[in-house]
Amino acid sequence: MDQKILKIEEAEAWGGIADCRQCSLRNSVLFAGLNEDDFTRLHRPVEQFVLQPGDLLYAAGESGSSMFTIRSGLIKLVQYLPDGAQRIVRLLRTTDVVGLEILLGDRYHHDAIALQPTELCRYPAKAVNELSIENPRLHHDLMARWQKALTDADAWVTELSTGSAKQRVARLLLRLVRDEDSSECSLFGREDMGAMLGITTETASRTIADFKRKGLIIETATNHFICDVPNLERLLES
Amino acid sequence: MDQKILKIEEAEAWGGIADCRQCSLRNSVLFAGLNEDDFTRLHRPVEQFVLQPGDLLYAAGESGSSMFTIRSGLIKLVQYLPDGAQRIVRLLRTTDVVGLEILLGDRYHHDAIALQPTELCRYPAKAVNELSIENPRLHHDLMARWQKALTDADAWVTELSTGSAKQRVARLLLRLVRDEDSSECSLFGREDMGAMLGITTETASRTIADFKRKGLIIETATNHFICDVPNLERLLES
DNA sequence: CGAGGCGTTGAATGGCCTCAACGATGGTGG
DNA sequence: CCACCATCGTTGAGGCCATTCAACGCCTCG
Repeated sequence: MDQKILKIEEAEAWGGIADCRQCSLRNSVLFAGLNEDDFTRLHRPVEQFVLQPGDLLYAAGESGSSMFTIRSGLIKLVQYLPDGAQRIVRLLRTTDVVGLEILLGDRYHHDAIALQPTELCRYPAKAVNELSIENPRLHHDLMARWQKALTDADAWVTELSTGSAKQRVARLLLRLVRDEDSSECSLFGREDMGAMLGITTETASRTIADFKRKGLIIETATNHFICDVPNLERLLES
Repeated sequence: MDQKILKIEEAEAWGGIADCRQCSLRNSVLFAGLNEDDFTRLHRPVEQFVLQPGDLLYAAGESGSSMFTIRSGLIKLVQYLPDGAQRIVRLLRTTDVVGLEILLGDRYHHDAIALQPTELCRYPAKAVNELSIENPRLHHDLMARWQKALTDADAWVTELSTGSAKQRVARLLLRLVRDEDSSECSLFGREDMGAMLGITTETASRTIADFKRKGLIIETATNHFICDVPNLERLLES
């Protein structure tokens, strides 16, 4: 229940200074709309580093000045209730921006924790703010990021917080294979699954075990599954 | 279960053309950052109108070019699952913007339905888009609106979709009185409550009835309650 | 007055949670 | 190298809580 989360040492995760102009993700990333001039105005360099599963990127309530873009991997955003209950409210993956709220001068709203080995770029929110005022493309892209986060959040409510445990697990699996666009997907620890779906770890475990027995999913490696998409969808019609 | 929702006739809801410069909400509204010049560039006039409870402002999937600001009242955003299940994902009230997604050229993402008599202003997204590029204040305000919606959506997951039915109802009540900042609040039909909390109408009804018997809430008029805030909060600690 | 919508309540079922035990796995230190 | 321990997934038993299906009273409205 209580996870030992270690705040990463900057030093050990350090991966160097990024050259955004050469970035392989250049076209899908927030900085897609920047030109040569703009980059020179990112006074502080963009840093690149790696998180291991379980590593904490930042904690809820922390003040900070950095935003992040995910190059690869997977990050969970966790929120806590006063009574200690926790809930995962979103998953972020390649090309997603982490920490948008910093743009508005807020503190971080969630715990951001890596679920897989994750490569990130860090850059100062202040620079994004300034650039966005003059660069219409960046301005537009920012709004699009926010809207995407909002759409994800809404889907989280309707798909992953509604219906029976079986349905929620099925929807989670279908969601994951859709992102991968193949019928394979990699899953999480059962505790994380529970925190995503609003069910207990035991129920998550039982449901997955049940799906395995029924052949709805086939485990090819630890927490790596092939999904029987049509039959999972059939589960949702009833 | 199936509600008969009538799309309002523009004509009967018509309330006139708004003069934003004279607006009593001027300082809290999206257009707070506009100046005289800007207003002249809102080529199409801002229209003002009223919805009655149950009226549909727009439907999910509709294409449109208008955004709305709520002058008074209450709007629910409803999303549907393929199997027909519905879930209310957000509530919008005074000064909130409805239909932000239109700014990005999307179709409307939800059904937007009035829960109370609601006064609205309608304006074209295109104009907002153009103005936001040149007006930094509007630019900033837009981001702030999106962030607020996102924060609300996250809270919806952690507060209203987590824990027992009793806890969810208690959190909903506390949320409502916080918005009113007095210990009074007005509630909704039991079916809407269920759709907000991911529980059945019967459970919603039973829980409210139970709270009434225990004196945690006192009904002053139909669906209007005074809440015993401290004891409701105590419910959440366990 | 009758019809329909809505809130309430009852009884029974079933699904999820709680508490508990056990096996498998992987890392650590003797 | 292996015994040991911690962590994680799984499974079982029992109980509670939410759902389901049903009935009934109240109210508004035609």
